[in-house]
Amino acid sequence: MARPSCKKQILDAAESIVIDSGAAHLTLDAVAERCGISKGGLIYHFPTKEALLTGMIARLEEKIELIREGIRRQDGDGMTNELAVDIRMMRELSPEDYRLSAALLAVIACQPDLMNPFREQHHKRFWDDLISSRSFTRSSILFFAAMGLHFHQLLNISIVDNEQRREIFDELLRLAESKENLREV
Amino acid sequence: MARPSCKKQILDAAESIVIDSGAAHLTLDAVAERCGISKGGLIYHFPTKEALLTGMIARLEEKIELIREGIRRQDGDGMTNELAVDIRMMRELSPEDYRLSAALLAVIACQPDLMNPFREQHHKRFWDDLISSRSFTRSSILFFAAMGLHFHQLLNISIVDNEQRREIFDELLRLAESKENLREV
DNA sequence: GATACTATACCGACTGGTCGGTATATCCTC
DNA sequence: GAGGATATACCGACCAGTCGGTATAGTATC
Repeated sequence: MARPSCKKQILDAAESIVIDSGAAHLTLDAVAERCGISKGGLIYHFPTKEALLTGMIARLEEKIELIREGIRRQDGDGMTNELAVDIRMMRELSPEDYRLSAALLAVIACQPDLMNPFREQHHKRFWDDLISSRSFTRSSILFFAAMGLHFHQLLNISIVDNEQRREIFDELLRLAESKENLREV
Repeated sequence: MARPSCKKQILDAAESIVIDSGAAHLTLDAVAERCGISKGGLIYHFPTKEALLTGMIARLEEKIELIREGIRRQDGDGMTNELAVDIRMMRELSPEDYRLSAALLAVIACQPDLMNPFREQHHKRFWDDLISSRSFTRSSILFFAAMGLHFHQLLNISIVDNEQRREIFDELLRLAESKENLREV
């Protein structure tokens, strides 16, 4: 009874628990029940809760990388504007896929030290993308605005509807892509 | 043996647990131990865990209101630019007081429905402050940039140091306060 | 019969919460 | 001002249930 999609379903269940009930209710029993599997079956795929958490983070990172690559391919490979790629990635990630980021909430709530590798990579990318740019401060503003919008939705304190979010992301992208405008912000 | 600061100490302990170990480790036993009180004593002040969580949120809201009022008073009461007040408030809130926002993480992780009143108020203020402005999209960008920066620190994925954060907040404030620039961003 | 997977039963630690009791300070009465 | 009543603040043992994790017996497929 090989079910290759089983891990996917488990991770889906874990995410939806985090989104719906909060990371404190992310328990092995709850995950098993939500995806109609026994606890033993769950443990077979993820031997520990830590494994489940790292699995959630890994999937988020995979998805992020996938989206980024898609954007780069679609862009052709002119001189890439990594800030613009970041912003488009976050636009893609919401609202359909923002649940993936529940992984962050889960890890931060259950085992914050698991964030370290993620943070380091995040840090490195941010540095590569922004610190080198002539207009660090203003690029940062665009970056954090996209992040802020994304987190708002993730933390379920979103105050803008889909249309407005789209509008804001589009404007962010426009600003990130036009170097002229950026300098004059 | 009246100790009026006892509730404060309990809330401090709760926050530091959330920051240090994650919201999943925010247990009544842990809080009691961290602030050197018995579990019974803790329960005396906060009869349920829900009461503790709402107490954390309430303190956050109080602090926010306090800072906002301070800013408004200091500003004189010319026509207030609420967006600028928001941004200055978040600048004040970090890095010294950002731990207060751990209340958000705790509630979102443990009992997300307790966020509803907070979200509504947040929503209302955002609407009052920004939706009416002629440049909604660009004001939103500044607002979410400040939020994004704040959440980054709260979620402990901060990628900028204090000096850079200051720099970014200052620039945000400058943009929020100069209406000319805002329109031309 | 090896591999991949599932179900069930169980364990000890920990969870939120209750409960009976203690110590101190304040107030009222005579 | 002695004696009692009341309220506040706190303690720590205890309870029923949940937690992550283990152990084991079983099933389906190759």
